[in-house]
Amino acid sequence: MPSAGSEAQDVPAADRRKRGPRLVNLPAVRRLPLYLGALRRFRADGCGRVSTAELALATGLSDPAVKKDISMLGVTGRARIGYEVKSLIAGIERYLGWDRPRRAVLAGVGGLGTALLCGDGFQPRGLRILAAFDDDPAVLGTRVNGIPVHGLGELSRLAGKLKPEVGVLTASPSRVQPVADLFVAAGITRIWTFAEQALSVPRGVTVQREVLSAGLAELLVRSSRNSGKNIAD
Amino acid sequence: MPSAGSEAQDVPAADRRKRGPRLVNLPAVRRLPLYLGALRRFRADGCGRVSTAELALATGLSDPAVKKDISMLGVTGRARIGYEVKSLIAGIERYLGWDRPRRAVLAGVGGLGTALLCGDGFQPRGLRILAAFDDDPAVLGTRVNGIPVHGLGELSRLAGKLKPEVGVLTASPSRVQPVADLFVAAGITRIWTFAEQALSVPRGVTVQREVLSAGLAELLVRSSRNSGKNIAD
DNA sequence: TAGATTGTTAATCGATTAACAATC
DNA sequence: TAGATTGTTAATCGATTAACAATC
Repeated sequence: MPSAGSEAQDVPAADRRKRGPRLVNLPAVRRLPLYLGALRRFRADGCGRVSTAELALATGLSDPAVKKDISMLGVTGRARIGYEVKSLIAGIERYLGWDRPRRAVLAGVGGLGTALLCGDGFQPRGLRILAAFDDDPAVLGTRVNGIPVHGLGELSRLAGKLKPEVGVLTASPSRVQPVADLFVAAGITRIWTFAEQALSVPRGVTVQREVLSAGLAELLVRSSRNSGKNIAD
Repeated sequence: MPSAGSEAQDVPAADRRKRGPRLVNLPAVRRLPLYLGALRRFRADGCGRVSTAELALATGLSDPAVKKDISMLGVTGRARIGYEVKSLIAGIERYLGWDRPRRAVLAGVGGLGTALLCGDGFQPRGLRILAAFDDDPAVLGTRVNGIPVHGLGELSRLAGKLKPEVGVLTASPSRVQPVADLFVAAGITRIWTFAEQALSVPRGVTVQREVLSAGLAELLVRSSRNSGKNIAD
């Protein structure tokens, strides 16, 4: 199992204070894709309007949470009527910048990297993958879902042409830091990494860690809280 | 791209109140795998002791956070000396229940499911995958990393023998709810799902959603907060 | 109108951070 | 001892929830 999940690489407290108070509610941002998924399904079903109560039901979230989250989008609804599905979709896509997908590359065309490339889920989620990189002769020179796989050594050369903003890092543990360094050298300023380990990157590069094992830890702890001694009441 | 990431399926507010105040710090639980990964690397390097400052550096977290998180494990260190790497590893594994891996099955042997099965990361993270399930003739009857792939129709029959506690759900969107129903019918009480959509399950079944696109949303919002108008000071 | 839904404001709750006393 | 590190307690911070006024 690759070690991925979902922790922002730590921003030390001191740095955050320098930037002043937090401007965005990140847990709310993380919920937006859930709304978006539900809304796209509503739209596919020919449903033109939704209430916050319906969205809460569809996403498994609470009604007040839905209201609060929508309020940050600047999309307005109408009392007694609800929201236009189309406006909400547009509002979320705009807020996340998913309406204008960013140029991206992926490094590490193993099992996870291949699975991500094949899913066709990047484009509707804000990323346009222009190329993949891996030195493994099994994939080097091939195409995965139409995306060419180059050697890692070609990254810096191709970066001049591709101008990627985002790097998806699905390399194996030992190559994670070297690949991160290649990303930085290629001018990439946003790294989405599926490795457990922390990355060392210069200031100005944003790292998002996807730590799958964190979800596994949470699942086991949440479930044993119930089966344990403290049954409700 | 499969739609995975990391949201606990919502526990409605009312239900949570019935259970009284929250007993565990879930964000802290989610950080434990990061410590564990760093500690295992320390151990592999022959390092017998660590301080919280070293752990903070290795994981990219803050020193007070490390102290607070360790305090919930019941592992004690020694002033001026630090903690024994071995004790911390044992403490985290015990806290998470990863020292006694749970019987599990996986349904949906597509790109993501295969990647998870091949990684050999389940066992050291609390899960023992006994079997996989998928109706796709391309994988049905084969073995992935030594794990047999059965038809979904055999799940309930095999469950009597395998007695799985945990179900990993990597099926494609349209099969997610049906597979969840099969899991529940098979007596599975903990579901780790990689689908964006909410699952409908009876009370007593714990669902952990891994929503990868949430991480993507967070990455883009966090990074544009810096490149936008509000540059620090 | 009456009633349902939006959308905001205030209250609660929980996590993180900072500070510091205890310990080796 | 002096100094560094643990480990806890208090203060701060931020997110969630609840309540309700505004609106259609």
